[in-house]
Amino acid sequence: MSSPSVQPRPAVDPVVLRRRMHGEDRRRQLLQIALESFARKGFSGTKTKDIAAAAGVSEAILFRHFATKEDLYHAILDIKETRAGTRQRLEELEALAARRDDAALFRHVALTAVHSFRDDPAFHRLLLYAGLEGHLLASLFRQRFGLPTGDFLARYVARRQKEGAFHKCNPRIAVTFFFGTIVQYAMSRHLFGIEDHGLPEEQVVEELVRLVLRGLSKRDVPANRRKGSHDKKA
Amino acid sequence: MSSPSVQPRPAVDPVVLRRRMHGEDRRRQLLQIALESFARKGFSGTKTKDIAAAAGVSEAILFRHFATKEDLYHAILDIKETRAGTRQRLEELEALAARRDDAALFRHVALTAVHSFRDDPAFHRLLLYAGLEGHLLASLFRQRFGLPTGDFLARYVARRQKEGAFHKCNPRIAVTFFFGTIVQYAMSRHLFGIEDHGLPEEQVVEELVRLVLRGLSKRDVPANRRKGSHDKKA
DNA sequence: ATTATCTATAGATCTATAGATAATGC
DNA sequence: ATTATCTATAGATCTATAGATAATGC
Repeated sequence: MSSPSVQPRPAVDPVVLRRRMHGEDRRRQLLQIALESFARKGFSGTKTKDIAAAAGVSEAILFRHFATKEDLYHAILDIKETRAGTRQRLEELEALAARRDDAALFRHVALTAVHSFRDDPAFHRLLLYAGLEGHLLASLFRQRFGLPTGDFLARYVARRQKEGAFHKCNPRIAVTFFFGTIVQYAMSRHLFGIEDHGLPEEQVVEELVRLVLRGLSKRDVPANRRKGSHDKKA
Repeated sequence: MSSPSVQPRPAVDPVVLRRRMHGEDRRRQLLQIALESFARKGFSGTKTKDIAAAAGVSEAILFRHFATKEDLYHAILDIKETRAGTRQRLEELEALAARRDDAALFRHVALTAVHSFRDDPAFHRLLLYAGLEGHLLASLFRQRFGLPTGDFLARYVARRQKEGAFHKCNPRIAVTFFFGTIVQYAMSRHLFGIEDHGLPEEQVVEELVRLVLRGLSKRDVPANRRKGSHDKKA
């Protein structure tokens, strides 16, 4: 009675009845939770206590897997860094480029970007925080993903200009023109939840791509070629 | 000797020789420093100690002016909130709209936005942090500044479509198309220091506006109307 | 036997306050 | 006389560690 520290079984939450996890599983879980928290509140807005609590373990466990809070962050970067399968993506683009299917090419790039935001908003929030906080993830991602795609598109635009299909203009600016509008739309919608149009995403992207191509192309872009199989001249 | 607290003059930094400030001045200074720090490191990344140190005063002074750290943030919002002189800006746009000078109108909006980022990057970083951290500043700014301009442009686009000058398309999407590319460019350049083009800002904006207008307009946009006096057919 | 886990706590840092002091304005 | 300022410190919170304990796999 007088010794409150002699409670041999400290009331292990009887409802959830937590089990031990294998080290690897726990590690993955902690990383996932940390990612979500960093994405929501930023690095310094996230407390190790919250991460541990969300995983249902003590902080000691967290620090057993990751010696410091910084390590958590780096581990997340490592995961995300290895993902971006750039090579394969560029090959798909090459195929569309070879056929000079401007609309399909730009639509493909645009949808890839927008879907990336839709499917993994946490990562893109993290990326934005990283950019603001000056962490390397941001520039790293840009180098691995943004630049290759940007370079590819700039070369394509230049080629189409030589072929007389596109108006003359700085190809780099053309890429900013295209990518800017797409990325900004994806950010507004998926990171900040802004719903200006009340239209399905694919439709907005389709329209944006059409507007972009009309800005770039010499000959007029068909007014409505949506939903491939329903082509008028099919 | 045995009483270490009897050091009557605690070595007041003899080089800088700080002076007392009037309450109002100190308050303004602290706000400015806090703004910059919040903009650089976010709210939770900023420590009251750093703010006080940057101002050259003790933390007690900081908390005398602002009871809590949150209060600092709110005070910043109050300042910035009252700034956006929307009404006057919209009247300038009305004038250009009345003359149906598409290029001048869009260029004006674009330059206003880009210059806002250029002249006050700290504020826009703060705004971005606010958006991520879910503070109200972000939605507030959008309501006060973004929405009115957006609505205005959407109405203008709709009008120009009726007049047969612009292609048919969802006017909201047209605004996203235009604003997206401009804002994204301004953000990359002024918040993240990305310099893709190596061109003067005004020139990039000019090109972007031309591309946007070619996307929207029915009749072809003049290839090069930069620097008015140097027109080819002049 | 191995190892995932806990409790307890150290030590640093952070926000905020109390009470004393000294510079300024009148 | 007023008030801007300081020192010192409380109390909370936060990162990280030490050492003990109990669940698992063999």
